[in-house]
Amino acid sequence: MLTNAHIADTLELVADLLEFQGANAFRVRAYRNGARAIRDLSASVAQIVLENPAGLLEIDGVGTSVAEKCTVLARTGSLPQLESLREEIPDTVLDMLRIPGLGPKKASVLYRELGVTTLAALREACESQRVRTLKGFGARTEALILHGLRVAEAAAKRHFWCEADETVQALTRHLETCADIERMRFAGSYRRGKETVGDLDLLVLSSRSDRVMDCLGRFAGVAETLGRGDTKMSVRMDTGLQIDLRVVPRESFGAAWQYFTGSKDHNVELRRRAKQRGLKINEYGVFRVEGATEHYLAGQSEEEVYGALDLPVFPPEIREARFEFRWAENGPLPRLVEEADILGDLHMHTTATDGTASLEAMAQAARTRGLKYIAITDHSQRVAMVRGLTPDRLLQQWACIDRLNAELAGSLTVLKGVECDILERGGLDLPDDVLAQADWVVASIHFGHRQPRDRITARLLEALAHPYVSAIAHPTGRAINYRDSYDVDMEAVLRAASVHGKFMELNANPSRLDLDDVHCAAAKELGVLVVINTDAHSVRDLALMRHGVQQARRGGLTHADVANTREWDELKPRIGRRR
DNA sequence: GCCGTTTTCGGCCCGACTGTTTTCAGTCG
Repeated sequence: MLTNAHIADTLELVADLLEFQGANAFRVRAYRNGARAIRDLSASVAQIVLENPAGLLEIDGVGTSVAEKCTVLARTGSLPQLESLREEIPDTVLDMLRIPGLGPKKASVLYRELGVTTLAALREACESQRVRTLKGFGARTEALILHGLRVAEAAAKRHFWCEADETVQALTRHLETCADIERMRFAGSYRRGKETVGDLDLLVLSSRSDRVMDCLGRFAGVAETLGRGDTKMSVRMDTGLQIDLRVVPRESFGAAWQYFTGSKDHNVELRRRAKQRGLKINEYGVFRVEGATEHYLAGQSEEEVYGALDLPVFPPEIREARFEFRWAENGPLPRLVEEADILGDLHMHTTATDGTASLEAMAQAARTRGLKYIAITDHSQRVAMVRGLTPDRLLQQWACIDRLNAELAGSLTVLKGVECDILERGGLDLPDDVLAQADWVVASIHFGHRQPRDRITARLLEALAHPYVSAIAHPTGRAINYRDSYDVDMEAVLRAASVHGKFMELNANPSRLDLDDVHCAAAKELGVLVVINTDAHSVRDLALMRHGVQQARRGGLTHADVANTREWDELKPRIGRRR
């Protein structure tokens, strides 16, 4: 049965192609709204189609046309409208939209006038200076596209961790039907929880590798088999994600799992330490080297491999040769933060601005998730596109929060918060007398990304020094695989956070994960508390917390390093106080 | 294409910036 996510993706693609064609903007938006409604729906659209297709019209944002498309899609698995759109426009032209500054209109001109259909062709057109001859384009645009191409081309090679995870979950279910598999484990950057994953490494223990490989070949979504030997097989999914399967003997399973988990730097350090002890470590096991002969010592499990060097089994997230070996020398490893430690979520939006759920619905969902406190942090007025809150509207919302807290009677604490913009010229987007009434203020930059380093840094330093600011949200402004962070002196920012006793956000959205792992470690070093927030724009987004926690673990953060592992009563007095 | 209603069609989050222009279209958030 077709998933809601699949149906939503299909509608999004229709919207993209229509937009590229220059279709009515509101029609395009209607498809996007429909897609979003379906993505956020808890009931299964395919199930509704099966039982009562008219029920689709009950969904807010779905009208007769989108409902019709959903029905056809759910029943036949394809959509004629999409097929005909694809005949007119090659899918690859949509890659151009990933380049910042290039929207559907300009991309369409490049396609029609120059016949550009791929990023490679676009690069060639820029380099031969043909783009600047088009009406509405110039040398600056050409240079901007060339820069954007580097980002887009790199992005094409790596997939968001959460996308890889979807494949992992589906593949796990699929392979569980294969009786010849005794054990299977995923390794590589996926296991280390990196924000993006290049390809998936899968290890399998089995005496019948041929059957395992046959089974992998039958996995839904496999586009092509890239290679197949006795112990190794590689396939590419239709999403572009490559899966490398290795069938490994029992005595090497732990060694192989360790080896293929990496990272490379971690393994280099491990082998260096082994050599000092007269040992050798590779993907087959740990060996004692005596002259020209090698004796197998261990390799069935990771415990055996690390144990042979008197090292603990490091959590995969920290195997980067940054601090884990130093930690191991100083006694038992600290326990890294876990999702269950998180008691509150201090950044989320409601229908007052660009969220899809009401204040009450967000609170209810947070309580169901077991959170003890949340902060409602809708946008401030500068973010006009989402009807950012004026002082009046913000105060009205806070009055609603007071009433809601009375109803909740302590089962959940809802904090009066705001995501206040740091303006381009410096300063905050709301007056002090308003901010003074907030329980929690996250300050963030949404405009002026391209300002020079000293300007951006000064804006952030000023915000950190402001008495009513609690934390800086998504501190570097990056969008993974899409846009680099703005140019900022993050060390100066972290030092200022330390001086003023302010928190730094780790935004858990998979496309942000900002702070990144290295900055998290730097914050910890300076004694700056990191607050992990979902920045939820819907009830469903509250579940993104796990991605933030994973990134925090990669930065080596423990319970104590993360602000919102504490009760609000304990946390509140720490804001603005030096550690 | 969806929605609300003025039950039959008009309105649909909007302000600023950029690079191209000479008054604006496209893009972004």
